[in-house]
Amino acid sequence: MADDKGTDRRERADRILDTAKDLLLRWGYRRVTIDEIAARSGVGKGTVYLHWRTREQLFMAVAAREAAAMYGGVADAMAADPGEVALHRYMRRLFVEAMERPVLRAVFTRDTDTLGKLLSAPAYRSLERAKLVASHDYLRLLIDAGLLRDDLSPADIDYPLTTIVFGFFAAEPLLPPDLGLTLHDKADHLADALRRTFGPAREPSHARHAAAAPGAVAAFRTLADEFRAAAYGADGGTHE
Amino acid sequence: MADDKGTDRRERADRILDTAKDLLLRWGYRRVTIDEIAARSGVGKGTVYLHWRTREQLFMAVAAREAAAMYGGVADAMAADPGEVALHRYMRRLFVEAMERPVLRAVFTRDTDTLGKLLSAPAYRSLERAKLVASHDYLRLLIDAGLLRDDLSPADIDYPLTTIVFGFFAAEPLLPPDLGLTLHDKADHLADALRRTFGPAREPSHARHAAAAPGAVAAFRTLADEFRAAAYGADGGTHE
DNA sequence: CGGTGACCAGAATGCTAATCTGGTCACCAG
DNA sequence: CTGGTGACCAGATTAGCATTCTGGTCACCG
Repeated sequence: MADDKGTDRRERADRILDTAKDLLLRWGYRRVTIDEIAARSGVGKGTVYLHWRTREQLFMAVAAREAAAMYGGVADAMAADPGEVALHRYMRRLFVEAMERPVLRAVFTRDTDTLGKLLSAPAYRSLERAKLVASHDYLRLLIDAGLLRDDLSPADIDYPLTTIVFGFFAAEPLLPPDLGLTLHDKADHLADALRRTFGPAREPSHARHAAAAPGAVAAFRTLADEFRAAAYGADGGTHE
Repeated sequence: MADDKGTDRRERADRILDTAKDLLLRWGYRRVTIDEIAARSGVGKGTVYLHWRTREQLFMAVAAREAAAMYGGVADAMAADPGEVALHRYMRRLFVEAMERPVLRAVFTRDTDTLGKLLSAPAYRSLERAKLVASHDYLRLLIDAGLLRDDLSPADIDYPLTTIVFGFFAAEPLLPPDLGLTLHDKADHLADALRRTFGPAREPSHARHAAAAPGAVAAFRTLADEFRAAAYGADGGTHE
């Protein structure tokens, strides 16, 4: 039946992506060849191109799959604890989870050493910037639920929020090695800054979080699905 | 008299630095040769080496002179309006002034295109990181004057402050060209984030600012002098 | 008909010769 | 005597070319 074939395809795609991810982290984008990925995945080179149109899109898919997993985790966390929908809690989690996943850490810290020219690829920008803050829908949701300062629109928040979060990622490779802060310490500083900068004057009630949670969970599940869709299938990457 | 000789030396140094700055901005660090700087400054190549030990230190001096001017301006502004000593006001000014000075903008945005390998020079790191936040003295001063949240020590502030400010600079080259924000809009966002994150719960009185102003002015004048000292003279750059 | 791998053009790399440039220092002008 | 100079040199950088490598294709196969 059709399901079997789809499952086979999916498993094969995962096997190839696993290989690509492994080699990417070990040798860096520049040194990894399609030939080696195909060989180690036990498929012919042409098969790789049955899944993704170009080498670039294959590696974008590696990142997209990681992102899908991360946003899935975010949605789960929000479903389990509505307090997680708060902007500073969400970004704290995003920061920690992204930093703990080698591929995403490379993406967010702009690690040219392992990502090479992939960073300047056209499709890449959309992945990083457009999705970092999740959708404007989420921000709108927070505002409507009274979980943010009420004097700001999503458009007003976008620049400073993106910039501050970006700073925490981008600073990472430049930090002195002897800085005595754990990842969680840094995440706490980030959360603190975001809560004070964008949060409402008073700590919202549990009920407000609970009311906003379903919508937020749905938004992030959708986002995760979009990344998953981008990761698999010859329909390919974000665009083009 | 000795003054005349010193003045001559200083004027010549300035002429060379002007030329170096001009060529740096026009062609980038890599393409500018000492020969051309000397020729355009109307001096022999050896003369350049009477002022600075290496090519690298010459260009560090270009940046240091700009930094000295900027911090001098900061001190003047604080002297003229004590409200400027507030952390968010100071950083707002730093951001705007640095972005408006091409050399400093290149330094702070890590513009590899014009600065080349100067960015990875050993002496460079000290210039950027150690001085971005000015000295811990300034932060201590603010805390003692009640101009910051009182639950933080300078050490606690250092990481998040540096990281947030850094983010605003580092994001600059990555911003979409059609972002409809002026430099002052961005500076306002930065100031807002810093005031909310690090500022005291209530807006401090004018008197508090006035009390802190003299010390802050002195601190920044000292800092400016240090940069000026590093810029001129064969005693050379920051160290070594 | 999904999958393969030989094949090709263009990109990347290695290599050598030729050029350029940071830094020195013997010499000079005032 | 002293501050200044520019010819000079070693090592770095670049140019030009030959060779290898690799992304992507497609005729063929099981």
